[in-house]
Amino acid sequence: MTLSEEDYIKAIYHLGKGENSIVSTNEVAEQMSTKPSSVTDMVKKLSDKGVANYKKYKGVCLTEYGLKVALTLVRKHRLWEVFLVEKLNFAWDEVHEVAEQLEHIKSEKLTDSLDKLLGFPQVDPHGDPIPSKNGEFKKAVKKLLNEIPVGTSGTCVGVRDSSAPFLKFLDKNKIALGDTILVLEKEEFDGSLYIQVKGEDIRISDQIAANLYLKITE
Amino acid sequence: MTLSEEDYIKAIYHLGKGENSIVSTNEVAEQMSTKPSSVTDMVKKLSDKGVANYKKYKGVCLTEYGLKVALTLVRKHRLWEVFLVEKLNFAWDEVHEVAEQLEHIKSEKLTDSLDKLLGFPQVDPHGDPIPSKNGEFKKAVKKLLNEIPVGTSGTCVGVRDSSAPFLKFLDKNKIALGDTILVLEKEEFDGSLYIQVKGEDIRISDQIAANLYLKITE
DNA sequence: ACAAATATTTAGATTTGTCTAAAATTTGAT
DNA sequence: ATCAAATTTTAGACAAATCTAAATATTTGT
Repeated sequence: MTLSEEDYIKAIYHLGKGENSIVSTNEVAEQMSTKPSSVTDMVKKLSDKGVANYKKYKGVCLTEYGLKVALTLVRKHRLWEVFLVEKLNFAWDEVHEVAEQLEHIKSEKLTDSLDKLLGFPQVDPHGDPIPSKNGEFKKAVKKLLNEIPVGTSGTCVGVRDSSAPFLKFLDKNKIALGDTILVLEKEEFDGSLYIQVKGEDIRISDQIAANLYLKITE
Repeated sequence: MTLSEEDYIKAIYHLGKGENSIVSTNEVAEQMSTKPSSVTDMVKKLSDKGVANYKKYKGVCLTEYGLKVALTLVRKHRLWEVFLVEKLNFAWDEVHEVAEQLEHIKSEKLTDSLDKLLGFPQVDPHGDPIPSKNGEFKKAVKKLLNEIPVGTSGTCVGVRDSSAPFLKFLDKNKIALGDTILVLEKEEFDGSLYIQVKGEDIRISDQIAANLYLKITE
């Protein structure tokens, strides 16, 4: 599989929302910052290779084999992201570009050893799940913290309110993007929550919880 | 710099023995398993880009800038080799192919963080020196163990006698390729040596020492 | 010094991945 | 149901990196 082919496979996979739905030539072109005509050429080739199913004017999706290739790429990408954050102290938002390169390295042994070194992580620094060696993985959904049931945990991935006071609050309570948050208890009376962040238990109000997005794997 | 250009730069560098001597079109073609005509085309391009000096029919060498690029590639290659052996438990002889891919990853931050994670190693698993961030590094030479002065250490890189009895001896004394050996003491009477391998001090005869190659950085 | 052998370059073709411009197909609004 | 707009494909061109075969330059042996 060439570098370019792999990039197309990943684009088709991601546009298909992991459900391998059919995606259009234009969508792929948009996603990849290329031209629709280039996409047509490439999906023909991928189809010939048994990686994708393509029908003229009807769009393209991955074959079973193509899906496997895509999942391997996603697995490698996310493992490298964990490596960069955990072992090399990269920041949450610095890892993507480098992981885009690293995901193309071809060595099953490397991927699996990396997985082991990192302790077989389930999610990447963005809270997205990491496929296992045989391609299984859970879906992740993005929810507001106040919609998450007691006992489940997720990765902090964004804010709904990006005003200075709210961000300052997060900072003061040492809540940062990429942190794992566990919902310990919910107060029925006012909707406030006890949560665990970085080993510490803190209480936050419903208004706070309604403005913080977590990604959880269900 | 494209992948292909980087491969040519590395080939010119290595054929020039690190001294940046002039190398011939044919030598480069041989080294890269490609055809001389392809080399001609590429070195013209590298010359236009200010990476190499090329004179028709006279051969090619790197410019100051090209040398810098080459040293960065060598640095990355060897750091990744250390990573694979030290952190992912790859064997001595499994690392080269993967490092060939990893050396092309473009991220200064990645390279320097990796260097730090590994504790700023001086040599790779083959005993070859790792250039520092600014391109300085010592030369390595290959010598028989019995020619190495007391107090210096090197990396075990090969054997002169590859007979079963000799290899069995090495195995029994837990001496393997890639090990670091320190010469502790030399016995004048019979030329036998006290050496340190993997933290243990052992005594070996002159005949043994005369059949084991070490790489030392002087 | 010069012919033969070797090394190197040139010319032209090929493959991969891309593009533009034009043609074909599909979609959607009335 | 029709036709204009949007989407998609085709045709032809291009750049990068490679190759083969032929031409040219250099080196070597006597």
